[in-house]
Amino acid sequence: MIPDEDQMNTHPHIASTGSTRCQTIGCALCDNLSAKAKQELSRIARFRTYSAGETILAEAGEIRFVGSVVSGVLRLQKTLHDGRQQIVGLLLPSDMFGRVFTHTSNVAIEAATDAMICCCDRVSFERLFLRFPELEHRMLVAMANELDRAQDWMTLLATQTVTERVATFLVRLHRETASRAVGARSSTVEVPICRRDLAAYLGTTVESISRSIQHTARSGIIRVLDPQRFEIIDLRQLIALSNYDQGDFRYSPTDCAA
Amino acid sequence: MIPDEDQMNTHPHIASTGSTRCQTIGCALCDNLSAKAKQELSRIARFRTYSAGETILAEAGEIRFVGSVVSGVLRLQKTLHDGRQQIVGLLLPSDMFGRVFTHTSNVAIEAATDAMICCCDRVSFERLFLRFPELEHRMLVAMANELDRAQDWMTLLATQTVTERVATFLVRLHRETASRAVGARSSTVEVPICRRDLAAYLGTTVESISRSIQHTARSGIIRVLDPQRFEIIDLRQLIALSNYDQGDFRYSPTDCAA
DNA sequence: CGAGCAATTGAACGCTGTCAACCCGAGTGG
DNA sequence: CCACTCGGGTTGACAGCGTTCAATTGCTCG
Repeated sequence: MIPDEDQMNTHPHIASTGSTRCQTIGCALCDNLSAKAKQELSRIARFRTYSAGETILAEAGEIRFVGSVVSGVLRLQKTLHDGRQQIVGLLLPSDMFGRVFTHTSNVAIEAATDAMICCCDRVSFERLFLRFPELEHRMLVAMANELDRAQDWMTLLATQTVTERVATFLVRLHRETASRAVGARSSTVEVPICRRDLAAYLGTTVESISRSIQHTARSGIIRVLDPQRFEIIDLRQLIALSNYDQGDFRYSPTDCAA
Repeated sequence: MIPDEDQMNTHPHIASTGSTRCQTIGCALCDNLSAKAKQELSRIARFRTYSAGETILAEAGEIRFVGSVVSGVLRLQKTLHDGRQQIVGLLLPSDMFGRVFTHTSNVAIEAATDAMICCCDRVSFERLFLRFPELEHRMLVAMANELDRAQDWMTLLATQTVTERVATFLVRLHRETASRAVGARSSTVEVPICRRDLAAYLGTTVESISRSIQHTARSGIIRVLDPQRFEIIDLRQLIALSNYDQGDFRYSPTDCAA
């Protein structure tokens, strides 16, 4: 009944952990579907766990499954032939990943932290499209959002300085976490990835990242609690420093865009 | 019968030019569909012409139609608040553009050269999805390809030098044109955009572009016929100079990847 | 305690952006 | 026919940001 169960167990680690039924709780893949579609999907969807650094899907590898992030952070990355790596996307909980109607991938998907995902066999998922067009529709919308993010990030990489990129990253991370953890409204942000990944994401080096952070801290805009956690002392100034999103105060309590 | 005809005529220039039925010739929007779908689509699709510099769709503007490029080049661009512009995509003939299920756009679409497009009203197009799922399927695939290109270009912008970016651009343009004009197999490439757009696309300045081109020319790898046209003297070296696609000899006659 | 890794800091070099001048072809008008 | 203007492209000088290389610190883990 369960399709391709062992085919999906590419990692010994995963196989030993085993997989459990997706309970459709906090799972973007399954949430907000019609009852019938949700039922069908949860029949083929499984939770899987990965430890930091594990490869979920290799670059140029076969795309066996699609899914969404339940907890942790995944990185979409490309490796150049000289060994340098560029992260083209970070996937936080509720983000979807994978491709449909494509056999091979152009990016590697790896666990940037210990992570849990909810996934299902790609071909089985595609077959559901015939009976539940809403699923394909959802994939289309997810792809469109991903494209928007990619084009936006591309612009950031091409036009902003390293300090501006760091500031933009912190602002967005703050918004992201603030919007998910309702009511928390903390002025601290926790960067869920190491400096090396951050550098690969921001298109620079760990040294430049470090210098930018320390410089911003010396300016009194942020405070470094530990290498992964920052207190945002002056969000307004941080946004100004980012020089990018400044008109964009969606999550600010003061001026809410109409 | 024709939906929203006058609503689509936002440009006086276009209105005066008028629109003609799409004949489904050399039109990615209409080609390769079932006869019935093609017939339905061609009923609502129209050719439109734009002169260089005209705006087809404003950034943050309402998305009234979707379509594909028939001739000429369109640029997808974002404008920063300080006036700088970044081109996040170039659309050549047969490329599709536009979004479905989204009211506003995050990029501006402008004619980089005189251009002809084949387009149709977005909402009418979406309505066809119900009867012809293959259309939505096609949009999904197009979106996925666009995302791949965006992630690839992002990597290029973040990791390569200006000279490498220029070389990569020339190599790809050469492949692109060589694969479309079957049999021509010319060693000359014609850059269809001005230096200003090229700089905005490659994430640099016109001065750096010029220096890179002249340097590559002095190395004997290319020859500048005129500012828009180049002769590729040594494709192998140009690919090596690009430092990016070198394993990727899809269009080379010598070693064809399996 | 030592090994190893992540992060930071320092110094020097180099790519590239900025500013400026110049070239050149296309219009334009006398 | 020539002078002028204008825009696109090229070239030069220079400064600055960021990479590279190197050293140091602090932490974890065996």
